[in-house]
Amino acid sequence: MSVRQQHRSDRILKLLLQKGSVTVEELIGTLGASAPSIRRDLTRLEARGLIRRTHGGATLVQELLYEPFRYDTAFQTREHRFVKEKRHIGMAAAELIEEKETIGLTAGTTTTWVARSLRHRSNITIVTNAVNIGMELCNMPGLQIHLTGGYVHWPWSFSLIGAAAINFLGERFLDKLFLSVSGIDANRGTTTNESDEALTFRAMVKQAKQVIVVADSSKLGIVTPSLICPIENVDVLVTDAGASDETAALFTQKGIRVVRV
Amino acid sequence: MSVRQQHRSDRILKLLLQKGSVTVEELIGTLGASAPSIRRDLTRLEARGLIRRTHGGATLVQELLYEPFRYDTAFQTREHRFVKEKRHIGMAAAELIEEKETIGLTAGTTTTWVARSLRHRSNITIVTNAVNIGMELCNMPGLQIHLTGGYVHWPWSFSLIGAAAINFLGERFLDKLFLSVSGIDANRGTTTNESDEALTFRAMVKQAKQVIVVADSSKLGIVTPSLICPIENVDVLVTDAGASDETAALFTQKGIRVVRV
DNA sequence: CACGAAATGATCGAAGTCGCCCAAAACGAT
DNA sequence: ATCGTTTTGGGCGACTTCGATCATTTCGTG
Repeated sequence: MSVRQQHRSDRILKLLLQKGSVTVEELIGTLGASAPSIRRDLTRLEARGLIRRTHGGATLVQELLYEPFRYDTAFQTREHRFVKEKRHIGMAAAELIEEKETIGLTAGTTTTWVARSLRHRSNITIVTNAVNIGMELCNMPGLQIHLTGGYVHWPWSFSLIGAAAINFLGERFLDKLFLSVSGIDANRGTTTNESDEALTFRAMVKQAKQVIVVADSSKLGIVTPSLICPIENVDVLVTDAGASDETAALFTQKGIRVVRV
Repeated sequence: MSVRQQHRSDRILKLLLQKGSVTVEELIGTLGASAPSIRRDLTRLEARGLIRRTHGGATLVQELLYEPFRYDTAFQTREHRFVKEKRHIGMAAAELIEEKETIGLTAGTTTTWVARSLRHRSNITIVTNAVNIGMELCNMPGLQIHLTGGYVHWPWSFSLIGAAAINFLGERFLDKLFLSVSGIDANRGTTTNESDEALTFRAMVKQAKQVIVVADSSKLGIVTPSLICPIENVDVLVTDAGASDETAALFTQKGIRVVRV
């Protein structure tokens, strides 16, 4: 009868985001639903990993407090494959970063995990061409976020590319660049699928003192259409334990420090 | 029944933007179509990512995700009181836009609603310095999204500002600019709170053939610290019905077309 | 340690909603 | 005007949601 057909679960989440914790009674009063219904919602939300239940109520999962928003639900999430690996890679990569550094993050799912691992850090300047990374980090007090500008490369990613992005990068220098790739091959170098994106990434490579490729093991030995940079430009490769010793050796022989997590 | 050839889906979207959420029954009554047809439209719209279905109705795609984080209570209640107005203003403003135009959107809550009213449009180029707008629109197939670049102005907005933003705008021309302000006064012009943001906004104003200020009625007659542009630069003011005739007249006398919704 | 109050989870019936099938209507093109 | 395609609407079966009840568990208290 009421206009409030907005998913009750969403309203619960919203209240939770505001208050931090709620009681079932509170929810019954606020949402005008019966106790069993509320409990059902709570159960579902807990199953989705968004809240933690308590006796008589629920609290927000700590992690969610820091996450500006989760677009996995709103926007269609692209790949659930290798999430665990990407997260580990992101954490390991983030540990390479020190205070007062200026680091670059290209657009990409793995670099997004690097970004997430930086939320609690401080005194770090971040330059990125990824809209989503800018969005996720822009409320973090210890970080200075710079976006490159450019146009959004639909529909593949949140990548800002084009002349404007490259212009921007011309006046900006990076201590470390974290590079997301579609493929990295010991002979052919790093590659992506789209040539304009490759150009933008290449511009970031040019400005960086150190280039760190973050790529799950499925990307190793892969070559895709557009060259980002030759293998000689790469200093470090962070990948997951799925990479075999032989594969790793191929890169080590080229003078690349390989980190497997 | 429906003599109007405006596609039903568009009318549904319009209703949704007006009310925030609708029920199937409501739509049946308003549009004079049968339940199955409505459901079909709803399904299609959801597939396009424009709405979210609920049992018995539909809601806008959730803005819930990053709004609630500004839980400064004073700020939030203030924002919430004008949400409906902002939605209406956003819709009215979006109707001023035609195909093939290049439009600018400054960062701001009201311009964010303009952006949301554009999600289903096509052949429109959008230039914005708002990270959240870029994020919300970057998956929409009919829109070309350009971000200005710059650094994020923490913590109050998603505004990209600074020299890079201004540089970017120097080579970019806009048919129409939608300007979000903290205050607009018939004598003092348009103002915001932060001087660097004002500079960036001013750069957008300079590049625009037509400047359209979107501001709920609480902003009228308000002057805040930093000047964006003098009142002579403003061509249209879109505001809500809360603006009195006398207030509106002040702006009309300056040659501004005032739209009240 | 035990008791009582409260919360929880499970089940069930009722009400409403959804999706699908198919027939009818509208539209466009030849 | 006729055909084929697309859109529409009614009906039916299946499903989801919701609220009430009841047995069980949990927590606070004496």
